[in-house]
Amino acid sequence: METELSKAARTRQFIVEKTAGIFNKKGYAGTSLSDLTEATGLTKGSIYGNFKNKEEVAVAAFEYNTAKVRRQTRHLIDQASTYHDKLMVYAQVYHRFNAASFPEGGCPILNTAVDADDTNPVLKEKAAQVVINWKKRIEELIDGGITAGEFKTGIDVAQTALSIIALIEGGIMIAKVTNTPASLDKVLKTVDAIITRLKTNL
Amino acid sequence: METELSKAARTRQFIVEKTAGIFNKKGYAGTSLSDLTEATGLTKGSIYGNFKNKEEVAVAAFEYNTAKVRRQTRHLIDQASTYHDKLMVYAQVYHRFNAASFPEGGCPILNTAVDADDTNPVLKEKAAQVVINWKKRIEELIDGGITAGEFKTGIDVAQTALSIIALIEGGIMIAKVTNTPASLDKVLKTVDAIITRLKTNL
DNA sequence: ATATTAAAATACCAATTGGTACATTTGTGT
DNA sequence: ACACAAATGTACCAATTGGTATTTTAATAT
Repeated sequence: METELSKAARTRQFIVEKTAGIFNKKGYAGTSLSDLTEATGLTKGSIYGNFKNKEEVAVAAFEYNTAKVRRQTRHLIDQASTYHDKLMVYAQVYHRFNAASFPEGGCPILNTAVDADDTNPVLKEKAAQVVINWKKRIEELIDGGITAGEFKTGIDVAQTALSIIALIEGGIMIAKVTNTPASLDKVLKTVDAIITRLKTNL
Repeated sequence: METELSKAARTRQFIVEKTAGIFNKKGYAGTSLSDLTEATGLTKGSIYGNFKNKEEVAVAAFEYNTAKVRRQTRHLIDQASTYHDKLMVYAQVYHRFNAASFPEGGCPILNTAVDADDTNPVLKEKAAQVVINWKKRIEELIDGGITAGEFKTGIDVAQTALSIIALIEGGIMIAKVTNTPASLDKVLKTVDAIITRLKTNL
């Protein structure tokens, strides 16, 4: 029989929820199965009944973490009226990356990209896809702003999109490692300046 | 007797040279003692005769990796005549971060900061200090440019320094995870634009 | 050449790793 | 209430983990 969510699916969800923060903080190699059993109160048998192996849990955890950020972002972008404000949502979302709505351990894209790029092809590819999609969404917003007449023409759209992402991710890295949230604020002011400059001819 | 470099010091150096790339690629938790013995051809006994524990090797490896980048950077900055060119050295050094002169596994600051910030306070602090010093050096160059009349006044020096670092590190992350070196090139063009804009009043 | 010291290898340790076969419990449709 | 399937727990596995005490080897000063 098909209920709202099968027991198995609910346990899967439960495991992911409880361990997503651990993978995000400790990385793939740094997270052990005992971390997972400890966090969930379940046994290895139960976890391996719902997931093929540790990697599959890590992938699900990454998807859970990124979905969390994406959900908020999408909602705020829909609410914003100008393309300037829509683009600035990214700065705002990551600005409060210590909030409860943000994944424990910081930006999952940054963490997973750096953690996996030389060690785990599956996770690397997942992180790469999220970056590529993020870039695409920014480019669409810039193009939208150009079409709407809000932004000037002749913008290097790809360069702008990549630079916004780089500033946000680099800023998070700096702020976290030096324990200075203000550093991220300063970097996000540059994001604002870049977006604002899309309007003028300076 | 005191020779050029004691046997112990040479072995220490040898171990660090052979393992620096491994720590940079796999991270602290992901690098095992057998990785170290395999890479050096030495035994655990020998490694633990020269280092207190795994952490001490990792710290030495991080310092080795960052010194490598710092050496080149300093040299190129000394050669550059204008402050614009001096600042652009950072973009150039990290531009060719696939070169033999660059640490295996990418930027050690980014890797160690993200790897250690939730797991290893000693490595985290080391990475933080490198970021703080880097920021300081950029700020000094901007201040120098202002004093020399090359740059305008009224610049938010800290914001500019942090943004340059964030762009470079974020750009490296994007380029590596998506396998597109061109992405870093585009981001570095924004670094160039930021530095160039320090001169004009636009 | 020899005594002494420094360095490296050997052989071991308990604990933990990721993973699995199988038994047991829990949920569910009839 | 009962049968069946799904989910979870138990008990185990070989391999590896970081680390150390002790022996062996290599270097060095006299």
